[in-house]
This record gives sequence, C-alpha cells and structure tokens, in this order.
Amino acid sequence: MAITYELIKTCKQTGARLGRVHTPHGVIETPAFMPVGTQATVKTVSPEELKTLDAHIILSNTYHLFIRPGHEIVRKAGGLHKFMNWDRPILTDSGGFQVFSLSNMRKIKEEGVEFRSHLSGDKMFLSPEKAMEIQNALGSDIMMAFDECAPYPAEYDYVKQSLERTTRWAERCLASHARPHDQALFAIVQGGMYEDLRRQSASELTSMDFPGYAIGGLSVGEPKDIMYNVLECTVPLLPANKPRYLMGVGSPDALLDGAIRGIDMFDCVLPTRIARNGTTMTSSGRLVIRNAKFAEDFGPLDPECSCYTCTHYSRAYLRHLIKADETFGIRLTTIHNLHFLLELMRGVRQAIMEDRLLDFRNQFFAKYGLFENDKGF
RNA sequence: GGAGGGCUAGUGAAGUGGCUAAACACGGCAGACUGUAAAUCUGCUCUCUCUGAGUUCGGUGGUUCGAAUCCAUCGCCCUCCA
Repeated sequence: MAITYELIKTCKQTGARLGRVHTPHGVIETPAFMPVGTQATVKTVSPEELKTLDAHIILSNTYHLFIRPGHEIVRKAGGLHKFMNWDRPILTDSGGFQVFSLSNMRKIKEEGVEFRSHLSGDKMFLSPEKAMEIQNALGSDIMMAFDECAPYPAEYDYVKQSLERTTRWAERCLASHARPHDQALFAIVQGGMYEDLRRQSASELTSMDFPGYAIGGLSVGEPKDIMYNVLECTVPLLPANKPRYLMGVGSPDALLDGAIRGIDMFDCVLPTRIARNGTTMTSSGRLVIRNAKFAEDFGPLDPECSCYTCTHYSRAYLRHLIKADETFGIRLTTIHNLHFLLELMRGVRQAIMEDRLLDFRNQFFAKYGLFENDKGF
C-alpha cells in the first residue's frame, strides 16, 4: 500500500476525526486543507512559501498537465515532485472535474471522454486508462480515479447512469494502475444530490479495495444544507480505516461543517482565486480589500493573523497593489488566504484533540458572522 | 502677418440634421468566484424627488418642426508658411 491512514482520535463532541495520512513523500495531518496548484504551481506562490505556510500536500491536475507541457515531459523531468521542486505529497485530480467545467467542449462515451483542448482546439481523449497512464507518469502520491462530476441540478436518471459509468471507470482505473506500491488511487463517490444514488455509488466503490475514498459532485452550485445532507448519508458508508476526501470544498464554514461530518481532506481553488480577485478571508469575515473604504486603512488586513502579509503590510497598501494590478498584491492576498485556511485546519485538529470542535466551530461562526445566509463565500 | 486643423461625459476617442444622454476604450464604484479555460467575469458610472424627468457635446447668437452635427461670431489649442 502506497499510503496508510492512521486514526488518532475521534472528537467526542462531534465525531470528527483527527488522523494522519502516511505517504511516500511525508505525512498529512488531517483534517487537512490542500491548496490547488493546477498547472504544477499554486498560482503566484513558491514551494518554499507553501512550506512556510505549512501546507502538507498540494493538488495538481491531469487534464492540464497532459495538454501542457505533456506528461512525458514531466516524466523525463523525473516526475512532478522534481519538476516543480515540491518534495511533500501531491494529489492529482484525474480530469473528471474538467468533464464538468469544460462540458461545452467534450463528449462522454463509455470508453472515455473526448475533449477539444481549450488551448489549441485539438481533439484529445481521456479514458480511465489514459488518466492512469498520465498520473503514473506524474508520480503523484495520491491519484484520482477518472470520473464524471455531474452538474447540479441533474435528472435522477442521468445521475444514475453517470455514477454507474463512474463505477465501471473506477474498476478500469484500478486494473490499469501501474504503480500501486507507491501511488495511492482514490475512488470518487458520485450520485448527485440523491441519497439512494449516493448509497449505491458508495457501496459499489467500497466493494473494491481503494486506499482512499473521495466524495465528488458536490459544491457545484447546490445549497449547503443539501451538500451536508449528502455528506451525512455518504460518509458513514465509507471505510473507517481509510481517508475521506471531500472534493472542491473550501469555504471556511464548509471546512468546519465537513470535518464535523467526518471528512479528512479538502481542496479548493476558492482562497487562491478570490485572492487574485481582491477578496480575502479574515477572522471577522470576508473582506474585499479592493474596495474603496480601505484606501486609507493603514492597519493590518486581519489584526488576529500572524501571516507574512498581515505582519508586514497594511490594508491600504494591499488595496493599492491590487488596484494597480501589481503581482505582489495578489501574492500577498494569496499567501494570507492560504494561511487563513491552513491555520483554521490547525485549529480544527487541535479542537478535535481536545474534544471541543463544536465549540470551536460556534466561536468561529460567531465572529465570522455568516449563519444567516447559505452563501458563506 | 498668412493658410489649415481642432475643442464631445473623469481621461482618450467615435459620432457630421431626427433611431443620441451620446458608441468604444481606459479610469472609477460595486458584485460574483468552491476537484482553476478565471491576476477572470458581470453590472453601474451627466443630474434629480430616478420604472420617470431635467440639463449636456468650448461660449454666445442664429437657421430648422428638429442641432453635438448647418451658419455667424467670440475664446482657447495645434500644425505649416512668412
């Protein structure tokens, strides 16, 4: 087995799990937030800075690295870790999300998915076998099975047919995976917002022996209570001795409420993307640093934050840099937002250790102030 | 002294009789963003008692049913010739 999950303890107040995922490139303390570095970089941040932020693991992407620079080049470079100079764990998504996000330029077939490259317009084909070949070449610690992330809303019949195909694809991924000894392949539970389909998907996939299980197809536009409902009916069906990964979730409130429902791993582009667009996460809620009201605010972005940005620069300066389109500005907001979520997860782990995650959550929400709307971010 | 060109909303710049409160770009103000086609996208950006009304296109006066658009005149700016 390439990875193992070690359960340290369960929070008496919430049932959340404190654990460790042991990988070939080191340990991931869970619950964990994983920054996204789609094109072999977490946009604007260096690996050294990610280590300073204490990111244990980052994501990268099969579809994007396949079309550029090509997985053979990464293989020749000695694998993705060497290529991008990151020696901690890497998780690669399979391209399944692009089946969703690039839905207007692809065609799903039983064999796989035909894409029109968003860069060149060239035809390209991604199948379970191809996704494994690419991820084997990349050498990620955790690779994801090729799936379809179904849209929301979606008809029951479509979701059922889609999840069943995802199951068949998962079998094919397992069968063609060339490096099970040093790369862990995670399956992805689908089933949309339909409880029975989620149960069906979980049951089919757990009957196969994957070293970890993800929950996909969430955070695609559905209300949060629906997402939590899906988690509550799905997570209990997943093996307790393996990590559980909620894909694409990363607003602060959802990280807390996800962990409380037994999730160990999360990833999301939200903190890095909104940082580039001038929005930050702070202990007292979201703060659009781009807004005019901060033009003469010479205090720190978040007075309670100990990150590099908050200890060295003012809101007025950050706003100026963002308004002036200076790269340094989006680096500083990105560093802050990543620090914010990684620090939040450290707090979550500590709270689980002390059996007070619910108190921690309620204190956080009281300050963050977004009980009333579903939106959060 | 002579000849020509120009002056349009915060800026640049279209528009040369009615479909023009006036394209477009930038700037400004806000919003969105959740396994990244995203340092992107969307909306608003003359004034007001704002699902309607009022006042605009250097100033003034005129022609016309109707003028940013035509005429006269004044002002300012630019280019060339002396």
